[in-house]
Amino acid sequence: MAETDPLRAAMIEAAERQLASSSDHEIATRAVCEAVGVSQPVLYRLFGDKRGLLDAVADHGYERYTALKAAQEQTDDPVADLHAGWDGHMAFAQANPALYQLMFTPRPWSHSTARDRVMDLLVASLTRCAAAGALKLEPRTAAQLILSANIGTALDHIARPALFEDPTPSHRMRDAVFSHVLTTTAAQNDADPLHTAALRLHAQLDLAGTEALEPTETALLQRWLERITQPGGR
Amino acid sequence: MAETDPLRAAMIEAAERQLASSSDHEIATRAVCEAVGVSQPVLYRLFGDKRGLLDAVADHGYERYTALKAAQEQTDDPVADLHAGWDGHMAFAQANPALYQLMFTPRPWSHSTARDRVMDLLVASLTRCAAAGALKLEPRTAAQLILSANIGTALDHIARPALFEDPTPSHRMRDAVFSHVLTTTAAQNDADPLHTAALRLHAQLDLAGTEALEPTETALLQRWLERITQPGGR
DNA sequence: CACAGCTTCGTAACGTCGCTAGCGGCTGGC
DNA sequence: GCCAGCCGCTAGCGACGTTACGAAGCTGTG
Repeated sequence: MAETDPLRAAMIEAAERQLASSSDHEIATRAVCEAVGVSQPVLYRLFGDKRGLLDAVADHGYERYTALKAAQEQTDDPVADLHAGWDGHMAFAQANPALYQLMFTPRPWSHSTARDRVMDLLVASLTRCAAAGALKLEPRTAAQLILSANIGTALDHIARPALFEDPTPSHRMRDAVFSHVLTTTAAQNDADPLHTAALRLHAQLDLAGTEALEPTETALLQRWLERITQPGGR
Repeated sequence: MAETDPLRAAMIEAAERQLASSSDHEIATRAVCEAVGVSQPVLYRLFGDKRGLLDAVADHGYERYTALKAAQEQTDDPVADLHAGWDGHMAFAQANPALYQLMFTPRPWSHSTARDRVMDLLVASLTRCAAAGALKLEPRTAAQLILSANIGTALDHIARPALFEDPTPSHRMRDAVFSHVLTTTAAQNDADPLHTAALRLHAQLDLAGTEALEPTETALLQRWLERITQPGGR
């Protein structure tokens, strides 16, 4: 599934460049083909459609996204990593506004998986927090919350780029969502110890697994733990 | 400024209909003109541009937005009104997804004021909360926070409409942001009484004004109050 | 009534866009 | 050497946004 078609990669990069330097956040298939020195039918042979090209550009944007994040993350403090992740997300939006909108703004009939993969990244980061006992919600629901808030503020900042100069509004939103998702590190007001213990065990199993149980047993155990952590929902 | 050009209104409504029933969230100037029985140059004489037409559609969407909100808001409990406002915003996004994206998604070179006007509506609603002493932040910064979060979750829900069926994630985000913006109604942990008092007075002056001071004096007082409520932010 | 000036609309066209049918050349196996 | 299959190009189609230009209607003055 990891095709390394140099022509395909060249077209994606050309499309990305033209997208970044276009005033209306649009690209022309003709211009992309001219940039790499081929003609239009090859584009439709490779991507099938203009939407296919845009989807490929969005998916390629995920690589750029992970590259920006790999440069900073994964310390021994998962909560600090989470904070850095929020700021990195905002920095990515500031650096590539057009690509960001392509990745995170809803497009009809889009088959891009960029957003889902970013979501998975966030879930992994949150699972580490849960393993440290710092998460109040399940990683997936927490990730949904954080990602929506992050995208909302990033789009607002893209619409008015002056906002990027002052990190205060972004950090305010970050603190608002995080304080609703994370356990207050200072005062450990553990209202429901069973709940938090189940979350913690679930995350530990996700991360490391166990050899003490059969895989099917582990799967069943995870489902039981989810049932313990779920009742708050609805 | 309130021109009532019936032709202009008809074209806006036709464009809105075609936008709502188009699979790719796009409209064609030719189709809009045919729908109202005129030819294309009239469109360019009335709106100057396709973007001008889209801006007009977005601004008209604000009317529809206020119409939906006027049906519920303005009780004697401003905090309850705020909660209803969030849910109404989500309902509007669910009812008109394409129009919603046109209004709230950043478009280059857009002169639409829809988002700003919605922001003003929210500021007004928040000022009422501040007058009741229920707000921890200044109305404008709180509105920025709430609106960004609201738009972020709404866009997420538009991308995956199944989310609309369960209000839990929306309410979770709502509670997260509101609890960071509103004073906890039950336990009035007033950490900075001066701060809250200044906010309260500022809001009261915004709402009712005063005849005890000259307008210039009132303006200066408001700026002093803002300086009192500001120091927390950078 | 007549006529000039202005507004207002339609006709027709231009350039560009996304997309595709059909043909020519290259490569690899026999 | 020859044939099959892949690959890219040429040329073109229909639709799009946009505009130059001429016809038609209204207004106000003589």
